[in-house]
Amino acid sequence: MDSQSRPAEKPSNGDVARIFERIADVLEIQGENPYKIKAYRNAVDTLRSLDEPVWQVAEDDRLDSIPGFGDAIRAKIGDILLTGTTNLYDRVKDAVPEGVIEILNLPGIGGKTVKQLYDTLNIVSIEALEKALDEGKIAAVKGMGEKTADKIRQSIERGRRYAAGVRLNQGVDIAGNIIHNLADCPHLTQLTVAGEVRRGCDFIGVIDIVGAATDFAAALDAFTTLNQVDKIVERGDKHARCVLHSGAAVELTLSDPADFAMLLFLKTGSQAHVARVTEMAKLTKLPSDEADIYAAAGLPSIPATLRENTGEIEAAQTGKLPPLITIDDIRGDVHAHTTATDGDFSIQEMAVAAKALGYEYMAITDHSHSLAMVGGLTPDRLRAQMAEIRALGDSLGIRIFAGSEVDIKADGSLDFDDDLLAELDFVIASSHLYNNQSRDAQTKRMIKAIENPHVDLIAHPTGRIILRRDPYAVDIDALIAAAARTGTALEINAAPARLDLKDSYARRAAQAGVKIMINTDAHRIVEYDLMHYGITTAQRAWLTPADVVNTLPLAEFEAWLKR
DNA sequence: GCCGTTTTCGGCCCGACTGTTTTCAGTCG
Repeated sequence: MDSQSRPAEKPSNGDVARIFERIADVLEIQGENPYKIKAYRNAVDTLRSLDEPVWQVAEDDRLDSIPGFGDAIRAKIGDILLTGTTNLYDRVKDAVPEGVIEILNLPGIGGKTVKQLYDTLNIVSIEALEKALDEGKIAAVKGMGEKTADKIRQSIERGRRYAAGVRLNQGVDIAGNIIHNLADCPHLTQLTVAGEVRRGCDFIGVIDIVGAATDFAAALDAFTTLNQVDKIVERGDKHARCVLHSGAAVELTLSDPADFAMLLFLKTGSQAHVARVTEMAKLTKLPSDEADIYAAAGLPSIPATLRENTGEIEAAQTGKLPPLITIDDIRGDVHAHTTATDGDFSIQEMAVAAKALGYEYMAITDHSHSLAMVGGLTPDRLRAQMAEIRALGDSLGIRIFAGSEVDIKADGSLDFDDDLLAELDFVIASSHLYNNQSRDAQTKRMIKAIENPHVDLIAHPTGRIILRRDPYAVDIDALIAAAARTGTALEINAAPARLDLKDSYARRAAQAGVKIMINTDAHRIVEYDLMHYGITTAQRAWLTPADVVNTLPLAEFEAWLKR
């Protein structure tokens, strides 16, 4: 954004967040006060999770009501809303080459390392870093060695693997944004999302959008000249693929209005699904919607989330498509945090918001004391919180379960003793620490937690953070077998960065008779809305309401807890 | 940079792990 000009439209929360993120990155490389950096990163998180436009908050003079926005950050937000930039950003944005920021964003490499590489070897890009690695220069830097060099090499490899895509929520947002920006294009009569985003994949390689157009060239021009487009990778008569400034790849494919249903079908399912259905379909006329195509193949319509050729065609042929779970089946979200640990809202606020969503019950499940960085609850603090929840009773019109997200210790024992666990209504066990054990050790450790009779649910069982961290080494089938044996539920964590269990694992778990819970792990009220990502993953896992414990009415859910 | 029943300065961000050290720095959750 040009620093001199007034922004044409109001900067979005994401625009403001990006500026603060860059400020934080540069300050980190410059070795600034870590608390200052943290303050900017906090502001980034706050902006991205705000459920209304920051310009609206500013216009209403309510910025000072947002925790973490002090004098300095409020003033900078004001500058950015007015001019599109702020002095500090202008000063720092060119202080460090772009490639250095890219290195900082590689998992496993922090500000200190980046600065040292920049200062001592003038490494300003990932390519330069790789060259220095190959020449043995990195291992020779003071304070580094062969193992550090290896770690950096792995980081680059992982970063490259992760760079080629976006998370589902990002795919949904980007597609929505592009469709919105092309809504006024007179050459397009229809426009909708297809491909991996429509199928609800956890990881999106290419964001596919399909359109019906009256003038292909003009419609593609409108697409390729959008503000967010960085470069055009490919352009044909009826399609164009672009890379956006954000790095995401987007492809727009067009057809005549009459062929749109076929295009949508072709661009939605996996290649194998589309190929098989196409071969089966005996079309005698142009399909007016996708149902016509499936009907011509002698099949009922197959939901987009199932179109992977993993048995859905056979199921459709034999009338055995599962009655997939929908968001309306969910009766409670039983994984939520409060200000007692790393959440942003009180017990009451979280409960009232859950009630407003129509839930019959919810659970407060703050972290346990081993997770020191978030101020995990000590036994005394947990008992105090439990008393607070019990005192609330049914006064808020929603059943609040007193729970805990207990950390699993290195040896598989839990962070609270059995007496305390027995006092709780609901116990989640999850692993945030000690995750780099061998596959065997990690599997044994997780199974030990599953076997604890107080544990109702294992949250985010593989620990992956999509595009950031691989799942830890664990024998998932052994965990599934243990959960089936003990009656312990496994979670589909709906946070789009997790979606853990992933679809294929959740499907195997359900087939083995394991009960699933779908939870948002909300740290803020707005995060309750992430439930639909968990539902999409559950659909991809072929789950029905009967597979998912938190579809049960309150009384039955309580009975399940006492199983 | 934020925050305040410790209120305009001085805490805040703790503990484990790793790799390079031989007493500690960097990174992460």
